[in-house]
Amino acid sequence: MHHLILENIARHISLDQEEINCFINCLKQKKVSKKEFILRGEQICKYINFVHSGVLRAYYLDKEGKQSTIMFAVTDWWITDMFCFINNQPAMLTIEAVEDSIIFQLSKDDLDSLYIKTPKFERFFRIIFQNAYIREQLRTIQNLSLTAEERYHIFLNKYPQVVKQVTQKQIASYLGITPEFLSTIRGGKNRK
Amino acid sequence: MHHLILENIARHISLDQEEINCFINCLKQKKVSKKEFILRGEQICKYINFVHSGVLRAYYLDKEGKQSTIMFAVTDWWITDMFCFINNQPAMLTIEAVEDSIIFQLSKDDLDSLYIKTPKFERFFRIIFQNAYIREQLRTIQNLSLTAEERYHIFLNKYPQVVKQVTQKQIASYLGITPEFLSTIRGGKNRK
DNA sequence: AAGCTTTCTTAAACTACCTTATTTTTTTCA
DNA sequence: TGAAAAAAATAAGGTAGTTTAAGAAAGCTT
Repeated sequence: MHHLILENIARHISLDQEEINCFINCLKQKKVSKKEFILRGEQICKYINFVHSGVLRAYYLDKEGKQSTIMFAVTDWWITDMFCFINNQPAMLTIEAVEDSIIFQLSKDDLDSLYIKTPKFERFFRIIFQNAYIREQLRTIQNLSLTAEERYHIFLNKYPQVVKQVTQKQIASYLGITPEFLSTIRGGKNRK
Repeated sequence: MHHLILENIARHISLDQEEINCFINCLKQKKVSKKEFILRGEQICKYINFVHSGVLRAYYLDKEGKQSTIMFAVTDWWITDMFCFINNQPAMLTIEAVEDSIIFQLSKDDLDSLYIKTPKFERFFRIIFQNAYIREQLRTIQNLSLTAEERYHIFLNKYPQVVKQVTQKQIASYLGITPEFLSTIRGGKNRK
């Protein structure tokens, strides 16, 4: 059951059996049904979540009710409201299952102990954050310099499996455009 | 001379004297004049840079010659083309001094050795990347959900010292709008 | 201080993208 | 399976932000 998350970790650091056991003891497995929330409203964000199967989506909800999708997380991804997780603050983001999913949750307290007891996890999350930062920075470049249509095609190429699992409305909110406009972008091109 | 960078590091980890010496030996001090480039074109990005004094700016330059400013770095900030630094690839970003500046450069090789010799640096950069990721993600939310005018005012509040040191054109390219439109935003409001 | 270059301002015409509304298609779940 | 709900398509009219252009102001260089 833990093979996916252990492989994910083994991609960057090597743990011995005791470290593996200690790590696994920190994990809470959770089943989430489609449309169920694992974080919402002003809740404190207690966990960082690894997606074992399914798809989750994190989005910001503004006062007018408009959603801006921050990220989709499919199998093998980590997802949380990072700011609120790190600072133990009420969440800014909502995290919702797009499909029935199985996740492993790691609490802030357990992660802090892990950093002390097994400093290799500092390295692991250093690499995870480094990659997350690079991805997010690339997204900023694209948001600043490309049109919606260009961003859409990049999204299609970069996350082909996500495209199959989420609605057009959700993709639009990731691209920062309305579903109507995404529809015209798509309609204009490859009609089948 | 190294007090600023050492304080920057001491904010997250404690080093003993030997570790400090070892770290300082890795640093290359460099003076950069206004408008001088520390990274451009297809150059390999060899260094991560700490700004001791002055201001640097990193931007993406597209085929049409349009600049998109990724970040400004003032005193006490770290700046590099992270993707290319990590992967030893030709740079996507240009980094230019906005004012005469003094920086400390740490090479990829030295950083990799530091991670091994003094694993506390894994923790240090884990925290640096974590914060960078959170900042960049917040910027994405704002790019997706706010108007240019709202983003401009947030920028003013968040980086008041940067505002004084860079041109309006550079701020516009950070916000993802034209200098002309920034001018009308500013003109509309607080005329003095 | 003069001249050159770059930045800033203003304004009019233009475009990418939004809003609102209606219809069609797909999904949900009793 | 069939009714209700949600998502997608289409279209008309509107707005935030762009483009182009030209003049005014500020920053560099000699």
